[in-house]
Amino acid sequence: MSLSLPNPFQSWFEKLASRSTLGGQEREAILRLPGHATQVQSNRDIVHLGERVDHASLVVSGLIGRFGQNSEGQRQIIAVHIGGDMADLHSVVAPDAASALQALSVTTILKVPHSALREVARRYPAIAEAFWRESVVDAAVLAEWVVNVGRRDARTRAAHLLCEMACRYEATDSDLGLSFDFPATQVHLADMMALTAVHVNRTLKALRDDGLANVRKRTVHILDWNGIVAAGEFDPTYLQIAKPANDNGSRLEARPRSLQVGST
Amino acid sequence: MSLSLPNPFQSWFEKLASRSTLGGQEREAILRLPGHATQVQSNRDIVHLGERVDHASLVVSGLIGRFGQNSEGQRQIIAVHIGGDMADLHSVVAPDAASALQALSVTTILKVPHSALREVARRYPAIAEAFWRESVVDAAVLAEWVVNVGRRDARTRAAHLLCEMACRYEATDSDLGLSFDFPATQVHLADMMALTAVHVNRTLKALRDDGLANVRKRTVHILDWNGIVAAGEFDPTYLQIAKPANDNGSRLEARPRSLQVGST
DNA sequence: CGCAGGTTTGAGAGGAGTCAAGGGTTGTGG
DNA sequence: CCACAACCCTTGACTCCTCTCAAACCTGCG
Repeated sequence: MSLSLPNPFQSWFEKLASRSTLGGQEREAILRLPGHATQVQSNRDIVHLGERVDHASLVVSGLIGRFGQNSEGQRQIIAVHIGGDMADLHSVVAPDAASALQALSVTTILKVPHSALREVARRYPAIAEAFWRESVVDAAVLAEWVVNVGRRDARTRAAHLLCEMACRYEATDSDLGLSFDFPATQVHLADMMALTAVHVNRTLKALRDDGLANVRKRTVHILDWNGIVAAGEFDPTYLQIAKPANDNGSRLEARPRSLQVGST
Repeated sequence: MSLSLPNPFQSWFEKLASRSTLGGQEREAILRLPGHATQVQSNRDIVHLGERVDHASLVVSGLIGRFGQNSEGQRQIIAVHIGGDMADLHSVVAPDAASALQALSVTTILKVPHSALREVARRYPAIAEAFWRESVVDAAVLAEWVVNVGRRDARTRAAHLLCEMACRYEATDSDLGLSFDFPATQVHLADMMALTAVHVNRTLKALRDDGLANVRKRTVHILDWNGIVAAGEFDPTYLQIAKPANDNGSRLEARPRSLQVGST
């Protein structure tokens, strides 16, 4: 499993360590985890609905989505995962997949055996707690998605999603705050926002015409960070992204930070 | 903390043990947890938004909801918890409340110190894993709510919610499968389903007129279990409710069970 | 070159929201 | 024991946001 990319366990560890206190031993244990690299094509299942898995999937590059669906086959993306995310850490304690995991673009994942994850969790209680905490943060994101889908109109919903993704990409690389590759089609976006693809298209056009964000060719350019934060009623605290210690910010002033949305 | 009700830790333990393997020692540890009983009136916060808590809330009786909101103050109930649920076990690893917890009716809770929960989790790895698993099941319910709110129309949404609550109440008491006290107002239901109270009213009337369920005076009577399961596209597997060992069922044939919704 | 998948735009339909008013229930206090 | 108030439920009429259906138009690739 030699990869040209930096060790994906490294970026995963950094995310864990940003929320939990992990020492050198824990770090070594995470970095030495085994993993089997696999490439998956767009719209291919990584985990089928109902499948029992014995490994979790660490995203190396690309984008994957977790899908639920109603019985008419209408799909709903419940969560998305970008590079550095362990997409289904929860499968360690709930191996029967209640929803499908699918690549939204060509994606490279690292399959990490549950046995190895369970092993490090057992040996290092701090890791066990960190894993639990990651599941809790994932749940907080889910909760925000319930609000997003339930109580915001299409424009606000789209703006909120773009803000969330901007913050998440920036957390992995501070250059990516305002411009990032987000390889989801408008159909995928529709499934994330619980809209139709047609309406997604109109909504993105509106955001573009208003000079807030340009979403084209699977790349997102945030044009007006403060504007889109306001349009999306976005408050990033739920993401639990720690600010970097040296908060010199990214190159642009408009970098996502723990700004408080005017809670009028 | 002497209560006339059966030890609420007992029913919580049973829920934990139905999903995780816990032995006699773990059982004793859970049953001996400390707790401070409190009664809360309707529409009163149990945990305020942003508050840092040092205890989790075990519901003894009543109904509580977790609230998110958009910046216009429109509220969205993200999750509800009934007797026997630990409403915010996740706060043990994420003590800064990202959403408010509020009583939907007069409710009795038991405040359980994080320190005590952390203690038993540290001493008994099986309990630590069980706690993690509970958080994961809560997340699975959240995921289903995303689908419910995002991809189902009002009627289906209402039917699905009633099915979920029927299953959850029945899991605590097998008599409660088809008729249970659900002390939420139509405004609360609206906040759960991301509808307006007016539309909730019309939707419940439709379910009543169709002979599926009667929701009146904060009591739910399921009139046609198979019918409402179909109307709600309901598949209970996400709830991870284990079937009782002696599956003699409840008194009525229409008892909720792991029936598969016709997935046409 | 032609196809498949993705994006864009238009026109009409419909489900849920909004606004408004009235009726029912419960609890409290005179 | 009645009266009132607060809260909740119910219904109607109209509006509007999003969906549906449809048709082009890109664009990358075999």
